[in-house]
Amino acid sequence: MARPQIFNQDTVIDKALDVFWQKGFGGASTKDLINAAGISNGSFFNSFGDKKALYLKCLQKYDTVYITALENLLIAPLKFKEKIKNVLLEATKKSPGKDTYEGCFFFNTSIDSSVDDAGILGLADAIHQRIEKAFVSAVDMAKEAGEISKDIDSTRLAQYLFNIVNGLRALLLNSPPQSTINNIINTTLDLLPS
Amino acid sequence: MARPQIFNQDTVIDKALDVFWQKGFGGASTKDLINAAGISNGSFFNSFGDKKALYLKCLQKYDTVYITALENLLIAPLKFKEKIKNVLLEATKKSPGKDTYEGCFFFNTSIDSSVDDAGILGLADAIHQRIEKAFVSAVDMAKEAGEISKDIDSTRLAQYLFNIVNGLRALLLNSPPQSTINNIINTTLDLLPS
DNA sequence: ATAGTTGTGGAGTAATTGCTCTATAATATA
DNA sequence: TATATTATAGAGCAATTACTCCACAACTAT
Repeated sequence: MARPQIFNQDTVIDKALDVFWQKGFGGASTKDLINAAGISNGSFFNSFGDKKALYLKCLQKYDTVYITALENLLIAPLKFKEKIKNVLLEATKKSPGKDTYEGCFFFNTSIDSSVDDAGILGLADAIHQRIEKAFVSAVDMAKEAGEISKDIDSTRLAQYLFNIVNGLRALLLNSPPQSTINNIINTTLDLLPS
Repeated sequence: MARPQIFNQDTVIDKALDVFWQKGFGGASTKDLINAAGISNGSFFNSFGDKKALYLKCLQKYDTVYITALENLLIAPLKFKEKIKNVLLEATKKSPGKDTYEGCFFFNTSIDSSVDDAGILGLADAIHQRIEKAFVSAVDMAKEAGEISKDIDSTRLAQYLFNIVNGLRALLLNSPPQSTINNIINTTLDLLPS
Protein backbone atom coordinates (compact mmCIF):
# COMPACT_ATOMS: atom_id res chain seq x y z
CA MET A 1 0.00 0.00 0.00
CA ALA A 2 2.78 2.42 0.79
CA ARG A 3 6.50 2.60 1.18
CA PRO A 4 7.55 1.21 4.56
CA GLN A 5 9.70 3.13 7.03
CA ILE A 6 13.31 2.18 6.56
CA PHE A 7 14.23 2.79 10.23
CA ASN A 8 12.98 1.73 13.64
CA GLN A 9 11.26 4.60 15.45
CA ASP A 10 12.24 3.34 18.85
CA THR A 11 15.89 3.15 17.88
CA VAL A 12 15.79 6.72 16.62
CA ILE A 13 14.24 7.85 19.91
CA ASP A 14 17.02 6.09 21.81
CA LYS A 15 19.68 7.84 19.74
CA ALA A 16 17.92 11.19 20.11
CA LEU A 17 17.66 10.65 23.87
CA ASP A 18 21.43 10.20 23.98
CA VAL A 19 22.00 13.44 22.11
CA PHE A 20 19.48 15.47 24.12
CA TRP A 21 20.83 13.96 27.32
CA GLN A 22 24.35 15.09 26.48
CA LYS A 23 23.62 18.48 24.95
CA GLY A 24 20.29 19.63 26.31
CA PHE A 25 17.33 20.76 24.22
CA GLY A 26 18.81 23.96 22.85
CA GLY A 27 22.30 22.52 22.54
CA ALA A 28 21.18 19.64 20.35
CA SER A 29 20.68 20.84 16.80
CA THR A 30 18.37 19.05 14.41
CA LYS A 31 21.50 18.23 12.43
CA ASP A 32 23.02 16.54 15.50
CA LEU A 33 19.88 14.50 15.97
CA ILE A 34 19.61 13.53 12.33
CA ASN A 35 23.25 12.53 12.13
CA ALA A 36 23.02 10.46 15.31
CA ALA A 37 19.91 8.71 14.09
CA GLY A 38 21.35 8.16 10.63
CA ILE A 39 18.17 9.13 8.84
CA SER A 40 17.44 11.88 6.36
CA ASN A 41 16.13 15.33 7.14
CA GLY A 42 12.89 14.55 5.33
CA SER A 43 12.27 11.35 7.28
CA PHE A 44 13.05 13.12 10.52
CA PHE A 45 10.46 15.84 10.22
CA ASN A 46 7.98 13.61 8.43
CA SER A 47 8.05 11.05 11.23
CA PHE A 48 8.44 13.12 14.35
CA GLY A 49 6.89 16.48 13.55
CA ASP A 50 9.44 18.76 15.10
CA LYS A 51 12.22 18.93 17.65
CA LYS A 52 9.93 19.52 20.61
CA ALA A 53 7.75 16.54 19.75
CA LEU A 54 10.79 14.30 19.55
CA TYR A 55 12.10 15.61 22.85
CA LEU A 56 8.77 14.83 24.43
CA LYS A 57 8.98 11.25 23.15
CA CYS A 58 12.46 10.98 24.63
CA LEU A 59 11.22 12.20 27.99
CA GLN A 60 8.31 9.75 27.82
CA LYS A 61 10.76 6.94 27.20
CA TYR A 62 12.93 8.12 30.08
CA ASP A 63 9.86 8.17 32.27
CA THR A 64 8.97 4.64 31.29
CA VAL A 65 12.41 3.13 31.62
CA TYR A 66 14.49 5.05 34.13
CA ILE A 67 11.92 6.54 36.45
CA THR A 68 10.30 3.15 36.73
CA ALA A 69 13.67 1.75 37.78
CA LEU A 70 13.96 4.41 40.48
CA GLU A 71 10.45 3.63 41.64
CA ASN A 72 11.38 -0.02 41.94
CA LEU A 73 14.38 0.84 44.07
CA LEU A 74 12.15 2.79 46.41
CA ILE A 75 9.51 0.14 46.88
CA ALA A 76 11.98 -2.72 47.12
CA PRO A 77 11.61 -4.95 50.21
CA LEU A 78 14.73 -3.65 51.91
CA LYS A 79 15.52 -1.71 55.02
CA PHE A 80 14.82 2.00 54.67
CA LYS A 81 18.41 3.11 55.08
CA GLU A 82 19.59 0.46 52.65
CA LYS A 83 17.06 1.60 50.11
CA ILE A 84 18.01 5.26 50.37
CA LYS A 85 21.64 4.30 50.08
CA ASN A 86 20.88 2.40 46.88
CA VAL A 87 19.00 5.35 45.45
CA LEU A 88 21.84 7.75 46.21
CA LEU A 89 24.47 5.39 44.80
CA GLU A 90 22.39 4.75 41.71
CA ALA A 91 21.92 8.49 41.19
CA THR A 92 25.64 9.13 41.38
CA LYS A 93 27.04 6.23 39.41
CA LYS A 94 29.12 6.67 36.29
CA SER A 95 28.00 5.96 32.77
CA PRO A 96 28.74 2.40 31.75
CA GLY A 97 32.14 2.30 30.08
CA LYS A 98 32.76 6.02 30.45
CA ASP A 99 34.35 8.15 33.15
CA THR A 100 31.56 10.71 33.31
CA TYR A 101 28.54 10.66 35.59
CA GLU A 102 25.36 9.40 34.06
CA GLY A 103 23.10 12.17 35.26
CA CYS A 104 19.35 12.27 34.99
CA PHE A 105 17.50 13.29 31.87
CA PHE A 106 14.47 14.36 33.86
CA PHE A 107 16.58 16.58 36.09
CA ASN A 108 18.39 18.04 33.10
CA THR A 109 15.03 18.82 31.53
CA SER A 110 13.74 20.50 34.66
CA ILE A 111 16.69 22.90 34.80
CA ASP A 112 17.05 23.46 31.06
CA SER A 113 16.14 27.06 30.34
CA SER A 114 15.86 26.34 26.63
CA VAL A 115 12.87 24.10 27.30
CA ASP A 116 9.70 26.17 27.09
CA ASP A 117 7.22 23.75 25.60
CA ALA A 118 4.09 23.29 27.69
CA GLY A 119 3.85 19.59 26.92
CA ILE A 120 7.42 18.90 27.95
CA LEU A 121 7.14 20.99 31.10
CA GLY A 122 3.89 19.28 31.94
CA LEU A 123 5.41 15.83 31.67
CA ALA A 124 8.42 16.95 33.70
CA ASP A 125 6.06 18.09 36.41
CA ALA A 126 4.23 14.77 36.32
CA ILE A 127 7.53 12.92 36.66
CA HIS A 128 8.45 15.14 39.59
CA GLN A 129 5.24 14.14 41.35
CA ARG A 130 5.76 10.51 40.47
CA ILE A 131 9.20 10.48 42.07
CA GLU A 132 8.01 12.33 45.14
CA LYS A 133 5.21 9.80 45.53
CA ALA A 134 7.72 6.96 45.32
CA PHE A 135 9.74 8.54 48.12
CA VAL A 136 6.57 8.89 50.18
CA SER A 137 5.89 5.17 49.67
CA ALA A 138 9.38 4.34 50.87
CA VAL A 139 8.88 6.41 54.01
CA ASP A 140 5.49 4.85 54.64
CA MET A 141 6.97 1.39 54.30
CA ALA A 142 9.66 2.31 56.81
CA LYS A 143 6.99 3.46 59.23
CA GLU A 144 5.05 0.23 58.82
CA ALA A 145 8.21 -1.78 59.43
CA GLY A 146 8.85 0.21 62.59
CA GLU A 147 12.15 1.53 61.24
CA ILE A 148 11.20 5.17 61.75
CA SER A 149 8.70 6.93 63.95
CA LYS A 150 5.11 7.13 62.79
CA ASP A 151 5.12 10.76 63.91
CA ILE A 152 7.23 11.71 60.93
CA ASP A 153 5.38 13.49 58.14
CA SER A 154 5.96 11.27 55.10
CA THR A 155 5.65 14.02 52.53
CA ARG A 156 8.09 16.24 54.36
CA LEU A 157 10.75 13.57 54.63
CA ALA A 158 10.13 12.50 51.04
CA GLN A 159 10.62 16.04 49.74
CA TYR A 160 13.74 16.40 51.84
CA LEU A 161 15.24 13.22 50.41
CA PHE A 162 14.28 14.10 46.85
CA ASN A 163 15.95 17.45 47.39
CA ILE A 164 19.20 15.78 48.36
CA VAL A 165 19.13 13.73 45.20
CA ASN A 166 18.55 16.88 43.17
CA GLY A 167 21.48 18.60 44.84
CA LEU A 168 23.64 15.66 43.83
CA ARG A 169 22.28 15.80 40.28
CA ALA A 170 23.34 19.42 40.04
CA LEU A 171 26.74 18.67 41.54
CA LEU A 172 27.33 15.81 39.12
CA LEU A 173 27.05 18.16 36.15
CA ASN A 174 30.46 19.54 37.09
CA SER A 175 32.29 16.24 37.58
CA PRO A 176 33.05 16.63 41.28
CA PRO A 177 35.61 14.51 43.14
CA GLN A 178 34.21 11.19 44.32
CA SER A 179 35.02 12.20 47.90
CA THR A 180 32.50 15.03 47.79
CA ILE A 181 29.79 12.69 46.60
CA ASN A 182 30.64 10.16 49.28
CA ASN A 183 30.63 12.83 51.97
CA ILE A 184 27.17 14.01 51.02
CA ILE A 185 25.76 10.50 50.77
CA ASN A 186 27.27 9.36 54.06
CA THR A 187 26.18 12.45 55.94
CA THR A 188 22.67 12.06 54.58
CA LEU A 189 22.55 8.45 55.72
CA ASP A 190 23.97 9.35 59.13
CA LEU A 191 21.33 12.00 59.69
CA LEU A 192 18.41 9.86 58.60
CA PRO A 193 15.75 9.93 61.33
CA SER A 194 14.78 6.87 63.30
CA MET B 1 42.32 63.54 23.98
CA ALA B 2 39.58 61.13 22.89
CA ARG B 3 35.86 60.82 22.89
CA PRO B 4 34.61 59.74 26.32
CA GLN B 5 32.37 56.75 26.91
CA ILE B 6 28.75 57.85 26.96
CA PHE B 7 27.65 55.06 29.36
CA ASN B 8 28.69 53.69 32.72
CA GLN B 9 30.37 50.29 32.42
CA ASP B 10 29.17 49.13 35.78
CA THR B 11 25.57 49.96 34.93
CA VAL B 12 25.84 47.99 31.71
CA ILE B 13 27.22 45.01 33.64
CA ASP B 14 24.28 45.21 36.04
CA LYS B 15 21.80 45.22 33.19
CA ALA B 16 23.62 42.36 31.46
CA LEU B 17 23.66 40.41 34.72
CA ASP B 18 19.88 40.75 34.85
CA VAL B 19 19.50 39.44 31.32
CA PHE B 20 21.94 36.54 31.75
CA TRP B 21 20.35 35.70 35.10
CA GLN B 22 16.93 35.43 33.51
CA LYS B 23 17.83 33.76 30.23
CA GLY B 24 21.12 31.96 30.75
CA PHE B 25 24.20 32.36 28.61
CA GLY B 26 22.88 30.78 25.44
CA GLY B 27 19.39 32.15 25.90
CA ALA B 28 20.56 35.74 26.10
CA SER B 29 21.30 37.05 22.63
CA THR B 30 23.70 39.90 22.05
CA LYS B 31 20.68 41.83 20.86
CA ASP B 32 18.94 41.22 24.20
CA LEU B 33 22.00 42.46 26.05
CA ILE B 34 22.45 45.50 23.86
CA ASN B 35 18.81 46.46 24.12
CA ALA B 36 18.79 46.05 27.88
CA ALA B 37 21.93 48.12 28.25
CA GLY B 38 20.66 50.75 25.84
CA ILE B 39 23.97 51.07 24.04
CA SER B 40 24.90 50.48 20.43
CA ASN B 41 26.25 47.29 18.92
CA GLY B 42 29.56 49.02 18.22
CA SER B 43 29.99 50.24 21.77
CA PHE B 44 29.06 46.84 23.11
CA PHE B 45 31.75 44.89 21.33
CA ASN B 46 34.25 47.70 21.50
CA SER B 47 33.97 47.92 25.28
CA PHE B 48 33.44 44.35 26.36
CA GLY B 49 35.14 42.24 23.71
CA ASP B 50 32.55 39.53 23.32
CA LYS B 51 29.63 37.84 25.00
CA LYS B 52 31.76 35.47 27.05
CA ALA B 53 33.93 38.26 28.42
CA LEU B 54 30.84 40.18 29.49
CA TYR B 55 29.38 37.10 31.12
CA LEU B 56 32.59 36.66 33.05
CA LYS B 57 32.36 40.24 34.31
CA CYS B 58 28.80 39.57 35.41
CA LEU B 59 29.87 36.48 37.30
CA GLN B 60 32.72 38.42 38.91
CA LYS B 61 30.25 41.03 40.05
CA TYR B 62 27.95 38.33 41.39
CA ASP B 63 30.89 36.85 43.25
CA THR B 64 31.76 40.19 44.79
CA VAL B 65 28.27 41.22 45.79
CA TYR B 66 26.08 38.18 46.37
CA ILE B 67 28.54 35.51 47.37
CA THR B 68 30.06 37.93 49.85
CA ALA B 69 26.61 38.40 51.33
CA LEU B 70 26.22 34.65 51.71
CA GLU B 71 29.65 34.46 53.32
CA ASN B 72 28.63 37.11 55.80
CA LEU B 73 25.52 35.17 56.73
CA LEU B 74 27.65 32.11 57.43
CA ILE B 75 30.19 33.82 59.62
CA ALA B 76 27.66 35.94 61.49
CA PRO B 77 27.78 35.67 65.30
CA LEU B 78 24.59 33.68 65.59
CA LYS B 79 23.66 30.20 66.71
CA PHE B 80 24.47 27.55 64.12
CA LYS B 81 20.89 26.50 63.53
CA GLU B 82 19.81 30.13 63.27
CA LYS B 83 22.52 30.79 60.73
CA ILE B 84 21.64 27.81 58.56
CA LYS B 85 18.01 28.82 58.73
CA ASN B 86 18.91 32.29 57.52
CA VAL B 87 20.94 30.90 54.65
CA LEU B 88 18.11 28.61 53.55
CA LEU B 89 15.53 31.38 53.80
CA GLU B 90 17.76 33.79 51.94
CA ALA B 91 18.36 31.23 49.20
CA THR B 92 14.64 30.68 48.70
CA LYS B 93 13.30 34.20 48.93
CA LYS B 94 11.39 35.87 46.14
CA SER B 95 12.69 38.63 43.93
CA PRO B 96 11.94 42.05 45.37
CA GLY B 97 8.65 43.24 43.94
CA LYS B 98 8.09 40.16 41.83
CA ASP B 99 6.38 36.84 42.47
CA THR B 100 9.22 34.69 41.15
CA TYR B 101 12.11 33.22 43.10
CA GLU B 102 15.35 35.08 42.90
CA GLY B 103 17.60 32.12 42.24
CA CYS B 104 21.36 32.15 42.17
CA PHE B 105 23.42 33.30 39.23
CA PHE B 106 26.35 31.16 40.27
CA PHE B 107 24.16 28.06 40.46
CA ASN B 108 22.58 28.86 37.12
CA THR B 109 26.02 29.19 35.62
CA SER B 110 27.16 25.88 37.05
CA ILE B 111 24.28 23.98 35.46
CA ASP B 112 24.14 25.94 32.20
CA SER B 113 25.16 23.58 29.43
CA SER B 114 25.65 26.49 27.03
CA VAL B 115 28.55 27.74 29.15
CA ASP B 116 31.77 26.20 27.88
CA ASP B 117 34.28 28.98 28.40
CA ALA B 118 37.27 27.94 30.51
CA GLY B 119 37.47 31.31 32.26
CA ILE B 120 33.82 31.24 33.27
CA LEU B 121 33.96 27.62 34.39
CA GLY B 122 37.13 28.35 36.34
CA LEU B 123 35.54 31.23 38.22
CA ALA B 124 32.45 29.14 38.88
CA ASP B 125 34.66 26.49 40.39
CA ALA B 126 36.42 29.08 42.55
CA ILE B 127 33.07 30.36 43.78
CA HIS B 128 32.04 26.80 44.57
CA GLN B 129 35.10 26.39 46.76
CA ARG B 130 34.56 29.77 48.35
CA ILE B 131 31.03 28.85 49.39
CA GLU B 132 32.08 25.45 50.65
CA LYS B 133 34.79 27.11 52.72
CA ALA B 134 32.24 29.48 54.22
CA PHE B 135 30.10 26.54 55.26
CA VAL B 136 33.14 24.90 56.82
CA SER B 137 33.75 28.08 58.82
CA ALA B 138 30.19 28.03 60.06
CA VAL B 139 30.53 24.43 61.19
CA ASP B 140 33.85 25.17 62.88
CA MET B 141 32.32 28.11 64.72
CA ALA B 142 29.49 25.86 65.90
CA LYS B 143 32.05 23.37 67.21
CA GLU B 144 33.94 26.09 69.08
CA ALA B 145 30.70 27.32 70.60
CA GLY B 146 29.92 23.79 71.74
CA GLU B 147 26.74 23.71 69.66
CA ILE B 148 27.72 20.55 67.81
CA SER B 149 30.13 17.73 68.56
CA LYS B 150 33.80 18.21 67.74
CA ASP B 151 33.77 14.71 66.32
CA ILE B 152 31.87 15.92 63.29
CA ASP B 153 33.92 16.26 60.11
CA SER B 154 33.50 19.92 59.14
CA THR B 155 34.02 19.40 55.43
CA ARG B 156 31.53 16.58 55.30
CA LEU B 157 28.81 18.54 57.03
CA ALA B 158 29.61 21.63 54.96
CA GLN B 159 29.29 19.74 51.70
CA TYR B 160 26.04 18.17 52.88
CA LEU B 161 24.58 21.58 53.72
CA PHE B 162 25.76 23.12 50.48
CA ASN B 163 24.13 20.23 48.67
CA ILE B 164 20.80 20.98 50.28
CA VAL B 165 21.01 24.57 49.15
CA ASN B 166 21.78 23.41 45.61
CA GLY B 167 18.79 21.08 45.64
CA LEU B 168 16.64 24.05 46.58
CA ARG B 169 18.22 26.15 43.84
CA ALA B 170 17.25 23.52 41.29
CA LEU B 171 13.77 23.22 42.72
CA LEU B 172 13.25 26.98 42.62
CA LEU B 173 13.75 27.03 38.86
CA ASN B 174 10.33 25.45 38.51
CA SER B 175 8.41 27.74 40.87
CA PRO B 176 7.44 25.12 43.43
CA PRO B 177 4.71 25.63 46.05
CA GLN B 178 5.96 27.41 49.15
CA SER B 179 4.96 24.39 51.23
CA THR B 180 7.54 22.21 49.50
CA ILE B 181 10.26 24.72 50.23
CA ASN B 182 9.19 24.99 53.86
CA ASN B 183 9.10 21.23 54.22
CA ILE B 184 12.64 20.84 52.96
CA ILE B 185 13.98 23.68 55.09
CA ASN B 186 12.25 22.51 58.26
CA THR B 187 13.29 18.91 57.81
CA THR B 188 16.87 20.00 57.21
CA LEU B 189 16.84 22.06 60.39
CA ASP B 190 15.24 19.23 62.37
CA LEU B 191 17.90 16.77 61.26
CA LEU B 192 20.84 19.06 61.98
CA PRO B 193 23.33 17.22 64.20
CA SER B 194 24.10 18.33 67.72
C1' DA C 1 1.49 -4.19 -14.47
C1' DT C 2 -0.59 -0.42 -12.70
C1' DA C 3 -2.50 2.75 -9.43
C1' DG C 4 -2.43 4.45 -5.03
C1' DT C 5 -0.08 5.71 -1.02
C1' DT C 6 3.42 6.88 1.95
C1' DG C 7 8.55 7.31 2.93
C1' DT C 8 13.14 9.30 1.50
C1' DG C 9 16.74 12.44 0.23
C1' DG C 10 18.40 16.63 -0.06
C1' DA C 11 18.24 21.28 -1.96
C1' DG C 12 16.40 25.35 -0.34
C1' DT C 13 14.55 29.13 2.97
C1' DA C 14 13.71 32.75 6.19
C1' DA C 15 15.20 34.05 10.57
C1' DT C 16 18.60 34.61 13.96
C1' DT C 17 23.15 34.26 15.67
C1' DG C 18 27.67 36.55 17.35
C1' DC C 19 30.50 39.63 15.55
C1' DT C 20 33.13 43.02 12.10
C1' DC C 21 33.81 47.12 9.64
C1' DT C 22 33.68 51.87 8.68
C1' DA C 23 32.18 56.47 8.45
C1' DT C 24 31.58 59.87 11.68
C1' DA C 25 31.12 62.21 16.30
C1' DA C 26 33.19 63.97 20.43
C1' DT C 27 36.66 65.05 23.26
C1' DA C 28 41.80 66.80 25.14
C1' DT C 29 45.83 68.74 24.05
C1' DA C 30 49.04 71.57 21.41
C1' DT D 1 41.71 76.04 15.66
C1' DA D 2 43.94 71.83 14.11
C1' DT D 3 45.22 67.19 15.33
C1' DA D 4 45.24 62.94 17.50
C1' DT D 5 42.58 59.63 19.66
C1' DT D 6 38.88 56.97 21.01
C1' DA D 7 33.66 56.14 21.11
C1' DT D 8 29.39 55.53 18.57
C1' DA D 9 25.97 53.99 15.30
C1' DG D 10 24.40 50.86 12.49
C1' DA D 11 24.88 48.49 8.00
C1' DG D 12 26.50 44.22 6.83
C1' DC D 13 28.28 39.29 7.05
C1' DA D 14 29.13 34.38 7.29
C1' DA D 15 27.40 30.72 9.84
C1' DT D 16 23.84 28.26 11.89
C1' DT D 17 19.17 27.45 13.07
C1' DA D 18 14.62 24.79 12.66
C1' DC D 19 12.02 23.57 9.17
C1' DT D 20 9.68 23.15 4.17
C1' DC D 21 9.16 21.47 -0.33
C1' DC D 22 9.18 18.30 -3.94
C1' DA D 23 10.85 14.96 -7.20
C1' DC D 24 11.31 10.39 -6.73
C1' DA D 25 11.51 5.62 -4.51
C1' DA D 26 9.34 1.62 -2.60
C1' DC D 27 5.86 -0.84 -1.34
C1' DT D 28 0.72 -3.32 -1.54
C1' DA D 29 -3.64 -4.33 -3.39
C1' DT D 30 -6.02 -4.94 -7.39
